[in-house]
Amino acid sequence: MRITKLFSKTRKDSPKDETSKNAQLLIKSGYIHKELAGVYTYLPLGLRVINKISNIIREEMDNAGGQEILMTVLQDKNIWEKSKRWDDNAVDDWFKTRLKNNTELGLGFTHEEPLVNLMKNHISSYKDLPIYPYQIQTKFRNELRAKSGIMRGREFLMKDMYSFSKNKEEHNLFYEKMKEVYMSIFNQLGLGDKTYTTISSGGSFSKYSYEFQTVSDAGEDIIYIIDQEKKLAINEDDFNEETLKDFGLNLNKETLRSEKSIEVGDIYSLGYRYSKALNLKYTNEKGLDEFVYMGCYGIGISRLMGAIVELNSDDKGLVWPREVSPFDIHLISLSKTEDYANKIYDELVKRGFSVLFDDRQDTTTGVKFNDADLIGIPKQIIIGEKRIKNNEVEIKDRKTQEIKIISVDSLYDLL
RNA sequence: CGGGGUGUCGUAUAGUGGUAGUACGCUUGCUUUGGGAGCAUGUAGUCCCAGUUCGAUUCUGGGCACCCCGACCA
Repeated sequence: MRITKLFSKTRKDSPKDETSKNAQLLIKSGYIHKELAGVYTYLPLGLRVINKISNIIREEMDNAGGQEILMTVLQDKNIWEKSKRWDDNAVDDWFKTRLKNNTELGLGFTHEEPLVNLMKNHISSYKDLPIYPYQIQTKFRNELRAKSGIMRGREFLMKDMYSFSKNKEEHNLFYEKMKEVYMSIFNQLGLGDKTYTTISSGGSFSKYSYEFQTVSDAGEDIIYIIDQEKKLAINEDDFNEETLKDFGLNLNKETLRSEKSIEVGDIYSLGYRYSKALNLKYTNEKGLDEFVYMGCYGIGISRLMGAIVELNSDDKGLVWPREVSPFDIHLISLSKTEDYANKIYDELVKRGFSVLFDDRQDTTTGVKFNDADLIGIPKQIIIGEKRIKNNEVEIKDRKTQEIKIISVDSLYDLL
């Protein structure tokens, strides 16, 4: 992608109506646009990051046996009435709308009920189980107050997987496996060191659930870190004698500490709550009907992007981990190097690298360097007049600002 | 949802009951080009509706939007 063709622009000033670091930096550098409070558009650079994160999650879900689907945003009131969740007293942050004929509809804030209803068409025998459908989709939640930039929006991108198992034992095996799958995802996203598997209440479904909490001052939750090695924590709300006893945990008062954190994912055992409400049954080996045992597994993709920004930036701008960077390389052509830079750009693209190419010839060096640091792609290749005459280029590491001078020939091998 | 605050070119801001200014951006031209370069040139704005007034961007009322604190956050 050539910067002269990229429609998004960087700014010198941060927007006055954002206080969160993630929104300030992402708007300043042209990754997102604020449409309304808590509602953001993803511009070309931002969408590339979203897609990188989505693909890492998608691969892990597929490896764990997931099958990707895409459900509807518009939802049928009748299905939700069966589980008693349509009532505003049950769910108060739901956007609802109407058909022309006045029929009420919901805008998807989660998808247990419609999916269970759908699965009645596909689950009838024990041979059909277990199954793990998931989707990556925009969710809508009518938050009373949007805040924290893209980390708490009224409209956000989420991966939600649902497990359908024959019984609790089969469910538990998968549930335990998902804890590891989730940590693997956060490791790949560069958040592994700061992310804790966190014991939390299970809502109305089970006594406990697990959240995945990434330590950051930008977070809205507080966790107590129980075991640094095992990356285990307990949510402040559930930090008590009973929880410790239930999990057989002994407190080490010397290492115990509390931290602010961002909830980047959660997994719940739903049990029979929805299969009973909507009558989702299968026939077992003995020919008898049984209810399906369920779980659900969420990750906020847009929130993850915000969390990654909160943890990876400096006074010059964004510093993307390689795995989620919108491009592999930021190629900068300084003055009078257009021909050389064009050749190198073509060669890099031919070799399969994704490259953001600053091909502006009417822009001063300082602007290009500052924009590159602001945009935050991990590797910068700088083509300068003096160096290129010696057949050399510079490779700069965005994070360390360290510059290496190498020959053009060795460039492709080094990368 | 309770409390507080703010709305001025694309962005960040100043100011005023009587011609709305600055910086950045953008246009055009020239000079520049290794850390947001210089000179010149042009461009563009008072959130919406109503009221008071000879005259409202300014005052009053209503609306809408945005921000902050709290509550809420299957």
